[in-house]
Amino acid sequence: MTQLRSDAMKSNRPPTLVDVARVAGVSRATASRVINGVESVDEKMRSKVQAAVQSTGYIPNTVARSLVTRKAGAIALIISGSDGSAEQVLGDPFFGRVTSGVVRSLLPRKVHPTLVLADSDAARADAVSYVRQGKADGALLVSTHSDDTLPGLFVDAGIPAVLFARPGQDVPISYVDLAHELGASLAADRLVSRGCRRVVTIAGPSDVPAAQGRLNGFRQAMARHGQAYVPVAKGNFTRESGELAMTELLAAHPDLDGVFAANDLMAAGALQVLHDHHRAVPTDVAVVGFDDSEPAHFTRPQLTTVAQPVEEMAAEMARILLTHMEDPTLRPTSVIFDPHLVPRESA
Amino acid sequence: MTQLRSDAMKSNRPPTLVDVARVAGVSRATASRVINGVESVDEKMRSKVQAAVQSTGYIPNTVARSLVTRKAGAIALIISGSDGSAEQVLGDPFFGRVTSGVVRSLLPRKVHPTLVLADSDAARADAVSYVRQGKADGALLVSTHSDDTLPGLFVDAGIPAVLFARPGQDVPISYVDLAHELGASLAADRLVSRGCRRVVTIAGPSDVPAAQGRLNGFRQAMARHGQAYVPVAKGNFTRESGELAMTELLAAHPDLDGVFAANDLMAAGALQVLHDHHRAVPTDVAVVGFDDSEPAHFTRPQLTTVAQPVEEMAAEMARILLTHMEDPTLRPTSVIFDPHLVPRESA
DNA sequence: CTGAAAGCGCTAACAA
DNA sequence: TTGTTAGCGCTTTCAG
Repeated sequence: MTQLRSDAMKSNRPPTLVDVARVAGVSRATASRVINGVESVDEKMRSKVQAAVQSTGYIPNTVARSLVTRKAGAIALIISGSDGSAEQVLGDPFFGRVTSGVVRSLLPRKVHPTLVLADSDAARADAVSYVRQGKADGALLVSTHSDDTLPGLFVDAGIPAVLFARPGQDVPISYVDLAHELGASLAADRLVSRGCRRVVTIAGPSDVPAAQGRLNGFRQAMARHGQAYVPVAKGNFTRESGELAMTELLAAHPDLDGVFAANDLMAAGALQVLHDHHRAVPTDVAVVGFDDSEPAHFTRPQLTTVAQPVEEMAAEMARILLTHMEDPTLRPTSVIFDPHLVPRESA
Repeated sequence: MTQLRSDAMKSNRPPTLVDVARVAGVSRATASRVINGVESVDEKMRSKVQAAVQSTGYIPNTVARSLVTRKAGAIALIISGSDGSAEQVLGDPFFGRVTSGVVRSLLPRKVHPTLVLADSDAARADAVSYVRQGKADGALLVSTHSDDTLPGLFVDAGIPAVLFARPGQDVPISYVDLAHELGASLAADRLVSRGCRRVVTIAGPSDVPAAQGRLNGFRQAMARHGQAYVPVAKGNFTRESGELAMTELLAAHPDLDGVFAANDLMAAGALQVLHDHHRAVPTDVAVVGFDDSEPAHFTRPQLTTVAQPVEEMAAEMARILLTHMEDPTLRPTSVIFDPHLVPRESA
């Protein structure tokens, strides 16, 4: 290497703190203080340093900073799920909304989320070690299935983490979630107020807490309305499973006049089957979905559904993580959001 | 999985290379060599070090490593667009597919993309400085509008970057893209082979290169088929604009029998309007969309459309970036992918 | 093939 | 308030 003693032009290497200090005629420490906004610096030196920063085009090397502060100034956004499911999750607009909320909430702090997939045991181990390596100070966890081991791994490792949705297992960890029961009761109220008397429901997988909550909430609300028994068919949140479930329910209960599906995709499938069976929606049968996702806009008739404030939930999740990163002694918290009904055509 | 910490009484701090070296009875240098897979290490020392890594539970501190190697081992996935548009982009499943492809392609190398939004001038500056700080070795750029300044900024800064879609401005930068003209000609062929003789098209914004390509390609293909003139209405890729455009075209050309829309959303809008005007699809009017996005599945009739291999394109984009990061002297390359027709019901 | 030593760029005691 | 002095944990010449 050539010697870069002369400060006339050292264009090759990006300027470092020593360059700034030398140009400003102060010590590295003082330069550092100014750059980090430490109050107790003389105003004259401060402006000299700031000028030097300008003239040198100095950009702090966050890697070096991280090494000593032991803070990465970064967080991981982890998508967890069963083997190979991450692709599916990413393709779901729902995840995009989560990301959007997270990013928006992080923006003012200038921290950016790093996407880590954890849809296999190897990937899960990788995710944990990713954080352990010091590449992130905390983790945001979006997982699909309830027997996910990741929350436990993070708790054990003492890494700040917040979940989107209540953990399936009993783990002391912070999370945001939706009042699924309340959402389901909104759907029930709607159906009943339309005059539906023989209502059925298409539930999600019973190992998914959200699906559980929606089913329970719906049953309880219908019971309050006087319908003690609600026939259930189980789906797995796909459109096809919704079609299957609807077909089944129609066969067993030909006189049904209302359907609550635990998500929009299944509701869309139900709509299709009802159409094929020449049941007019909403006059013969009313249908309510859940999530207010894309498909809800594209069904005919358009789907009445229960919406969750995904972006706000995600933003809150990020906010919680930030506070827990600042003060790791904080106890786990949870914030539950209220859903609301989006009345469209199907009910 | 339950790995107890070794008896050696080092504090609660995670083990470092010196710990490994001490346990293995070698120097830090040798330990480092083994950990980094340097060949020229005696087999005996190698295994001693490996054993020490096991027993200490050592995890390399990538931050320290980065400081000396000057490589972050990370890349940024930058979403650029007009002010505030990033939210929209993230909500689009299309972006999820891009992410999915990127992540999948990066997985074997254990690098994870960091999401950076650049939907304002401030955010764009932030994005550049993010990379300059050394937090990422390169950037993947997904931008919506063609007059994006970000590609230029990266080129000027000498930062390896690859775009999804050809740059709107003339910038020497690598990119992946779709053969939009070819895709449009696929649509034209389909329409013509169905017997359509009076074909119209709903184009996208003329400042978007992809929209340009689709329009040009469609015109040329129709010309080859003998229809010299193709009436055009311009939309902005939204469903509403598709409805507007279709209404307009229907008024001006009541006898039209085929429509090519530059994306699915506009095609869905067109379908709606045709339905309202009691034109049967595909018997009276055939409709072809573009993108094979979610909505294409939910229209009735289901939309015949042109699909692009988004995940593969994204994966290739990541691959290109990786090679350019390894060898920064490489010239910009581009890879153009072929679309294919997805025949469904509407044409 | 191995080890000693010199930093990478920065912050944080501790003095002055 | 400022400067001096140590490192953070790791890689990498350079001798041996």
